[in-house]
Amino acid sequence: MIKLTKPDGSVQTLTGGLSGKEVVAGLDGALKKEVICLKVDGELVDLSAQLPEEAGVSLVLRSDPEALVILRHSASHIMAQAVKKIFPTAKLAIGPAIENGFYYDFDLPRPLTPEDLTEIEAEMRKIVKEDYPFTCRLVGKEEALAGLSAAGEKYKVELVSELNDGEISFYQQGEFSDLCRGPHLPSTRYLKAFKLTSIAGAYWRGDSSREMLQRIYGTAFFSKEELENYFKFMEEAAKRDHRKLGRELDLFSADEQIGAGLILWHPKGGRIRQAIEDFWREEHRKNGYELVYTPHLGRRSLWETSGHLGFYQENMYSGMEVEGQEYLIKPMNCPFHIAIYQSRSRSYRELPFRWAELGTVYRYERSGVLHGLLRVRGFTQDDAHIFCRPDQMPDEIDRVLDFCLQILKAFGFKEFELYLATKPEKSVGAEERWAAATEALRAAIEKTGLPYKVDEGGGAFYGPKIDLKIKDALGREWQCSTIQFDFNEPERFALSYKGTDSQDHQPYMIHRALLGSLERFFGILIENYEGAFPLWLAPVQTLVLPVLPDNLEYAGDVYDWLRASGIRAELDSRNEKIGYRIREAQMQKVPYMLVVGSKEAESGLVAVRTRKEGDLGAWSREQLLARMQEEIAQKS
RNA sequence: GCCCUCAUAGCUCAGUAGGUAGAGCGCAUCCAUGGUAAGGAUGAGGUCAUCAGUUCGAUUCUGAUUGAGGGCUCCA
Repeated sequence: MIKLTKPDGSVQTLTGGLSGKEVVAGLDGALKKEVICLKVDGELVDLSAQLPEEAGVSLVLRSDPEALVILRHSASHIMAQAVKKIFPTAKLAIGPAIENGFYYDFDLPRPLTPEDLTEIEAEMRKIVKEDYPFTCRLVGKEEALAGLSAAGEKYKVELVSELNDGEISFYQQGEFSDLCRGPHLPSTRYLKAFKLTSIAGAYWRGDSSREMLQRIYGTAFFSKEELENYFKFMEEAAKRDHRKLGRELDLFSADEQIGAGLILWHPKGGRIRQAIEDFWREEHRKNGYELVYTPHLGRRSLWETSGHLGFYQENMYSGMEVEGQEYLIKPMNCPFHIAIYQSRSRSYRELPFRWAELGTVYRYERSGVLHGLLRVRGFTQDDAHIFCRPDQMPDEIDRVLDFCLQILKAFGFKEFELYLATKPEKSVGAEERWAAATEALRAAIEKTGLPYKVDEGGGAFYGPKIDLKIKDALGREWQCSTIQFDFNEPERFALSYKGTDSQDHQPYMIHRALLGSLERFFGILIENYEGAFPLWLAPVQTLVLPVLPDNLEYAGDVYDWLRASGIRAELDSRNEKIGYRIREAQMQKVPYMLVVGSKEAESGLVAVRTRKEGDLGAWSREQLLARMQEEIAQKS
């Protein structure tokens, strides 16, 4: 007996032994067309499959998220078929569905060009039109290997030889057959809306010591409309690109002469950074942190003791020699904070220490990974280290996680995703410490009530951690914050405090960064706000615009008064028409524009125009200031 | 680091089938005195990323370097 659960919740009982197609044939017309495949006892199955005698079956419709994955997976097969037709000697690697589409990796006789993509797309359209059914064929392992070897498909041979199943499934559409777990669309005709998007290099199995293959990326949807929406989303993201906005709004730049991945903060970017830093310092003071300052380099022996020369050397810049001693630029701040700890003996009465620093570090990042502000070689971490006793540890974790969320919320981020990374195979530190620390992290996460995932074995070798991701205005996720235990450095530096028993004890050490790096966080903010910063961050909070040069004196008055009131104001006294200057201010995303002409000079008022609402008419200065101060305080 | 693509004025880009370059915006000067998203005229700006090679001649062809973009690997 087969129990078929329909989308409306009704259950139909069918005799066993039917094929998927026969099940679908019994449905009414409109629904029939919507079915992509079946779910049999929770497993996705093609319509072509034979169902067992006893099973619970449900339909996977076009509108289901699983259907989109299947569509894209099938699209990658159709693309592979097209590529094989154009390049008969192409060797196939892998071709999965991914978050926003699909890709397939090929070993090809020559590099692909964008024109090739057009040709491949045309070939794909032919295949779609032919309406080939996808059929599944089970083959013994030996036979599969023999067939693939004969075809010269060396990557597929490698994949099959690692499979344990006796029977290997192949999917065929038209003349094309590919090793695949499935499931697939009923036929190629279902692929209506697709586009190949880019060509890239990719290592076979992601291993940089192995062959470099050519990857073709594409995306597919069930409707043309959804495909268009996807490209609109991509355009929207491109408009927010922080590199483009950074230049247009004169926020930052990088200079070839200075070097890749080294950022110049322009005055306007500097104002935003100051606003962020001022807020950050104030909050840290309120939350029981002390601010410390440490040097940018330290002797080789420091990095030997800390262990960085062992496990982090490939990210560190080579040293410089000073009077026979080698010095290295810091990639992290922790050894310096530890040195402060060790500057005198410590008692249990003093703990916890919460020491924070906006510490600028330099890390060697391979040239290929650099990206605007998001991946750089020199950056300032909003770093802090907490040293505490075991009995204080759970409470400290609670505090730091709450603090972290509070800070991120101030920047308008509302959605968070947490990841708890646990002990990896290779690790240092006592078992009980790992257990207690991991438990404290888990408990702290659960108290927040936020969704979280456990990344088993994903912790650093020296301790478990929480990584926190934020979602931006476009729904994209970014990782900024991290809260990490360190069982390595306290051991290596032999950190201790005197306990009540007058014995030495090892403190817990916790690294944490909330914004991550100021550069990266700035990049994320630019994209999140599309350069239209809220008033508290806006580099120019208000721009005073005299209508005519005659109004300059009164405009200067207003401008001086704003500055004296603590507002970041500027005066645009250029001899341009008012419309022109308003247009420019609007494009520079200035939140408040104050138009002052003869009328305002006489009345002592200001004509207020906001970036969002346009012309608000004449306001008194006090009224305006009150509104702005309120907006600044609200960080809205 | 690896694969692919790219580098022309401050920005966005055209162009030269090898004979040293152009537009729009921006900038400067002048005219215009203009009330909520572009007033007009004139002008200045380029060793065509850098260094080699081929050539009578290279911005154009070739190679290397640097930087940038999209990926892979890695990460704040």
